[in-house]
Amino acid sequence: MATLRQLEYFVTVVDESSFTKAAELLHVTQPALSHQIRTLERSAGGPLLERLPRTVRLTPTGRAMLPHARAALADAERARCAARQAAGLEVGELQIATLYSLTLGVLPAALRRWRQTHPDVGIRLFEHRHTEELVEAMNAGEADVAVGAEPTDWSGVTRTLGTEELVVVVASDDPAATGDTIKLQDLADRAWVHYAPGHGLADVLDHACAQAGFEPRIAVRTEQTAAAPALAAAGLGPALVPDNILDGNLPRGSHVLRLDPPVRRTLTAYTRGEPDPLAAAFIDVLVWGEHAAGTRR
Amino acid sequence: MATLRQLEYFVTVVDESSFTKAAELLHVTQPALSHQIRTLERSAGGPLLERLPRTVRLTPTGRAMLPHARAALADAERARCAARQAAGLEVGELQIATLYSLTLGVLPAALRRWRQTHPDVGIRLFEHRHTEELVEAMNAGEADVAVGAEPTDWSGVTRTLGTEELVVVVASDDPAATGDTIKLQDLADRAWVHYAPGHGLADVLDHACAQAGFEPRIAVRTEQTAAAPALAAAGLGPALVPDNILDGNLPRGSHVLRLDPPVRRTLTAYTRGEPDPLAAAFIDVLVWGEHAAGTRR
DNA sequence: CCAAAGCCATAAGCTCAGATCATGGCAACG
DNA sequence: CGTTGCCATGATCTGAGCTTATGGCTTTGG
Repeated sequence: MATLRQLEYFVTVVDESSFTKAAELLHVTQPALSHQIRTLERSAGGPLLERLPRTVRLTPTGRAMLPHARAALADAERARCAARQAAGLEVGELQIATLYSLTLGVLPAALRRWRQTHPDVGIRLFEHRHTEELVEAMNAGEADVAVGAEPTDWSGVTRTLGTEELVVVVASDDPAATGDTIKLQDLADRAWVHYAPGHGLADVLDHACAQAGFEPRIAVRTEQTAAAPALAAAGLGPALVPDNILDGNLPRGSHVLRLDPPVRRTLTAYTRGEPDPLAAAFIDVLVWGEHAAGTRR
Repeated sequence: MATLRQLEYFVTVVDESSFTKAAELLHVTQPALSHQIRTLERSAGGPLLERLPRTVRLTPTGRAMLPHARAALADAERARCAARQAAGLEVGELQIATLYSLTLGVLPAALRRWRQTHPDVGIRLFEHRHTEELVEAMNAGEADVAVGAEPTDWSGVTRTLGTEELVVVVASDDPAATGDTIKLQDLADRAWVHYAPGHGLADVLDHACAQAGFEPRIAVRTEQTAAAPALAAAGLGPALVPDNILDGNLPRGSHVLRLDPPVRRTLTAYTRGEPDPLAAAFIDVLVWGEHAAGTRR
């Protein structure tokens, strides 16, 4: 009999079209994954996947198996959720406190994944402009778990999720819109699309420019993270934004430049005490999501 | 994540209302089963089963989980079958050659189980009166697998399934219908419900009586195995029948006596060459069924 | 054309999950 | 009250599933 683990491995390889990527997502090494798929193939009576250079594709045998494999995984998860709900362990809502920019950045992907595994758990989002505000709210008992930049002097439990990278968006016809990378000091005399005082990314931009030896002149300030790339595309000046809020949705008429050296922000999930089961599960999803995001760059 | 094994264990305990019986069916020891159910319960967040003296019952948590557990198991099996069919390994029909008495005895249970795991595989039965005939038919290429008494000088592959025990059926008002066991020689002067010459069980009865030191007088001969218990119940005399053809369906007005010492017939599955995957799978089911039948005595 | 990178498979070794055997505790039964 | 039935727990063993190391093949880029 196939194991759920094997079925999960198979489905993930199919979804990623790659053993290596699936192994990373699943937090096992590629040989372990390879071995399990092989075992599954022996049980199935033939190859499920055709190994091509740089990708894999489903065989007819694999195609026949895939929907049932997905169904088995879903039913097993439903079995667990149904039992836990009956046991009173599934609460109706997970409360998350976070920064505005993360609502646009890392959270959507994580929440998408969360919904797949916990379809019956509601989400309540508390959004804050910057880290101090977020920390205050958490200390005041606002949410189950916070997601943001690493707080200083946090007395509770923290878990590092990874880093997000900041990139520069400029208009397509901007003189700087050549090549893929740029040095921040090359934009020292530019007027920037900046963020409103107190906005979390304002500090990040100011700090990065200070490190590069200049103070940014201000073309415009916005309170909305999502507005920054659009304003940059409109030609008001360069904007520094987390690359994960772009995620393929580049404003028309804009150009993205990576910074050399890179500017990064470390992301952390933190709770006041030991996270309850739901919060812990969500943190795991966040860790997974961050890892997956990393492999796509 | 729960494993399919745990889900299977859980479902089987529910179906049998007993850890001990489920463990026997699943060919594991009771402590192993107990441990797996415990692990599943921890994942589910609470007890799935209420352990009562002499039985178990579902908790609300267990009741919530059960249908999804069944679904997951079914999906996993469908995944496997779909793949094997796509791989050309699922043929439309399994051909089984056997003895008449086994069609009434061990085969129904085995076929019931087979249908659960291979719902799409047809069964074709070839029934024979005794072993020589069965062997000839198999040598002539009749079926994929034969089930019967151990053949002599079989050049192919054999697999011992276990033994079936022969019991004596008498009428309720028969003088011998006292107690649960009897010695065969205590029935030496009785006229027996015998089987037609050439019937497989005729040899078994003759041989057993010869071992006990007498030749059975004949009250009546029947060509139908299933008729023997009924004739015995009618008072024509004792009949020697495999206990598994009774299987709880005792003819009205009859009494069953176990023999001391027991008379048994060894059952074997055999194929001409290495069994193909379907035949091998069926043999596994037979092995499983024999074990389960043994525990019900 | 060659070196490097990407990607999967295989082998050896390690660890822990899942099994067995032994035993104990509790309830029911005769 | 002793026996039987039944599940839980503990100690021990084994094999499944993992990691690390390595190899083979293809593709890519200089």
